[in-house]
Amino acid sequence: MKPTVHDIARLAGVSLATVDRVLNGRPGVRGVTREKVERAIGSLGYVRDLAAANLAKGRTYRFTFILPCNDNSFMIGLKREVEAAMERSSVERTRIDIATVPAFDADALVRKLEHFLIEGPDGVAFVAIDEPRVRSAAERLVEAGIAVVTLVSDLSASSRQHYAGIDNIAAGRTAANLMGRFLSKVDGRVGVLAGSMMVRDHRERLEGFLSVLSEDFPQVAILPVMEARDDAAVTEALVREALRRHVGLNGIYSLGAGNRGLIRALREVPPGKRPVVIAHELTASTRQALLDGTIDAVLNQDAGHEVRSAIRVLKAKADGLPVLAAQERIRIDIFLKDNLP
Amino acid sequence: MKPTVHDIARLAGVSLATVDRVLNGRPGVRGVTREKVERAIGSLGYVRDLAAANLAKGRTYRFTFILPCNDNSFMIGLKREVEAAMERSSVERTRIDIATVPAFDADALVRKLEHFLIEGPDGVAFVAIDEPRVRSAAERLVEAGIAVVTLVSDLSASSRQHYAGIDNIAAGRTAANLMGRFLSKVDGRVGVLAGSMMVRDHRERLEGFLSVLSEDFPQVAILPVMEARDDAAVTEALVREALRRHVGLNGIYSLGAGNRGLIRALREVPPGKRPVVIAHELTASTRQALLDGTIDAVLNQDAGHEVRSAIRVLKAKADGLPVLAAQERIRIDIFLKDNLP
DNA sequence: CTGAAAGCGCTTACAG
DNA sequence: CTGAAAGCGCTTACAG
Repeated sequence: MKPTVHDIARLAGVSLATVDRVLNGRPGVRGVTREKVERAIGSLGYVRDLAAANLAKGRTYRFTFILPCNDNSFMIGLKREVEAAMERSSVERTRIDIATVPAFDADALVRKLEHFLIEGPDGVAFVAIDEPRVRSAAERLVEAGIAVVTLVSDLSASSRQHYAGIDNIAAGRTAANLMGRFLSKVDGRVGVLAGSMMVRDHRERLEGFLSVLSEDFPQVAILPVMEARDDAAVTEALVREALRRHVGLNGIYSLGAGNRGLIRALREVPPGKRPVVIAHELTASTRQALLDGTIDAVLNQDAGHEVRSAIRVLKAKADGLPVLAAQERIRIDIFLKDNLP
Repeated sequence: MKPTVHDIARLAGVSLATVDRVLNGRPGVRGVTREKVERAIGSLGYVRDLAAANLAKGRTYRFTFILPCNDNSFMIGLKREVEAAMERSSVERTRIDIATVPAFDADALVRKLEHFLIEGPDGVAFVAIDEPRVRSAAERLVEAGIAVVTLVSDLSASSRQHYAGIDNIAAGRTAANLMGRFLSKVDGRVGVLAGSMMVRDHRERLEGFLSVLSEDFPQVAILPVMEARDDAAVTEALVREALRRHVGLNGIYSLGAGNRGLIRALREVPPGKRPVVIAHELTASTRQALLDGTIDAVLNQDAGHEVRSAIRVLKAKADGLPVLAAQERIRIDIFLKDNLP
């Protein structure tokens, strides 16, 4: 039988209340008493039953997700996953709230973070904007004992406790590897389509992509990056223009959102003449484009996994428990038309 | 406040014991009484607190993993993941045991399954051999109220409750897609290396591989399948022989284990002349081969995910709870040298 | 600084 | 067929 608080109390010759004080590091216990109890705990190999403790405390975990009110499919899907988690949460003594902020607005994000510093949930997960004042707001939350997890886009490591998202440099490198190999003409020209170089995930994907292309496929020429602000109409115009001007455009890497515009522009090109296309995020439109051959490969991050992982990590942090790194690593999915889920 | 058994008892005008009987479908309650209680449960929107119930029952879940005593890296890794889960399990009111059986031995597997039919754990996870007597043994376990999950290699759907493993047909299709695209010579010749056509996962990978190659890359010739029984020495000999005889061998798909032998044979070929190689399972040796360019892509199933998923599903089944399909889907990882974890 | 008692939400003998 | 009481492992006022 696993030892319980009763066993500790008996062995140490104290009451349950005192055992509890020591176990939870609460004040008001003499040094000698504390030591007696700690010795008993050690010799019994006691591990506390968290479920019983939470039952007694009537504890419910409160976590908040701060999401940008962006209308692209990925962010919509992310929000839906958080909502699905909210529905399941009541069963698990967890309460999840969603707060939204304008996209790409660091000030608004900082204000929200400061708001939750006051409100004091057990943990906060948010899509980061990697700026100093955001970092410092995150640090203040951590100092206040609130668990902080970045979601999808990271802050520099020091200022949060965990990042639930993919390694975007590796994603860009992977895209380059596939692009280099898929290009039948070894001396191809490749265009890169980005949302904004202001966001860290886009910057990192570009960085990874460029470094592998130049290392392993030096014969491939890279055109100037097109910044389309994740907007479908802008994307469409840019791609159409690029296809027109660069007759030998053999490849396109779309590292941001706004793929609907990309796909529309590509559909105007005769099938035999289409470039190799690698894009990010599996959505209804990229899935369809994979199936009909408009897009060759899609790199994806699973929003559901990211959300569930963020919650598991927030809970572990709230309990002071270690996280299982291998379980919480968010993987880069590579989808071809043959392994679609 | 969430309603509790006390609320039900008060509203229905009965005792806690009676509420409990109804809640757990135990006999010995008059129809009228039962209905009163059920009406109260419904109108209150009661959902039971599983943690509290398990605490009161002193319940601990008992799950058994039946693993083949195979010495390939993948199976060794799988076992290690189960052992890691065993160590964590005491905290979670779960007890996990490992039983081993000789590899590829259906009789031994059936005997083990029958053994656990008697012993009666809450759930059993096992690496299946897809034969009728195995299926019927699995069915008897399910009928006895024991949760049954297949791991890594499946049984036909009817006879188990869940499969924790990848879609092997999709894996083979994905390998073919990559192979077809990576082959620079469109009229290449491709060799296939399998463990044994007796196991379902190998058969399915081959099936998927062949169908995509013939659909999408009809110009690629496929040599007769080499069965190497997942043995490194046999594999090495077969590959060396194939490379010697088929001077124009441009690609190899290794769909089983025994990749160490494959890699040894490949290393004898001058780098510029090596075929495109796609293999399964990320191990120390395939990882190294990816990095030095001996292997071009590795399809992988994450043994840790499979084990954790199997446990979550066994627990859900034991509690009569639904499983989150999206969470439990085991994905096919595609590793290139640029996205290694 | 320390302890006795009640309680979290559920289940389980036991008595009737 | 039904209920009162004790208990699972822990925590929390409250009293001293």
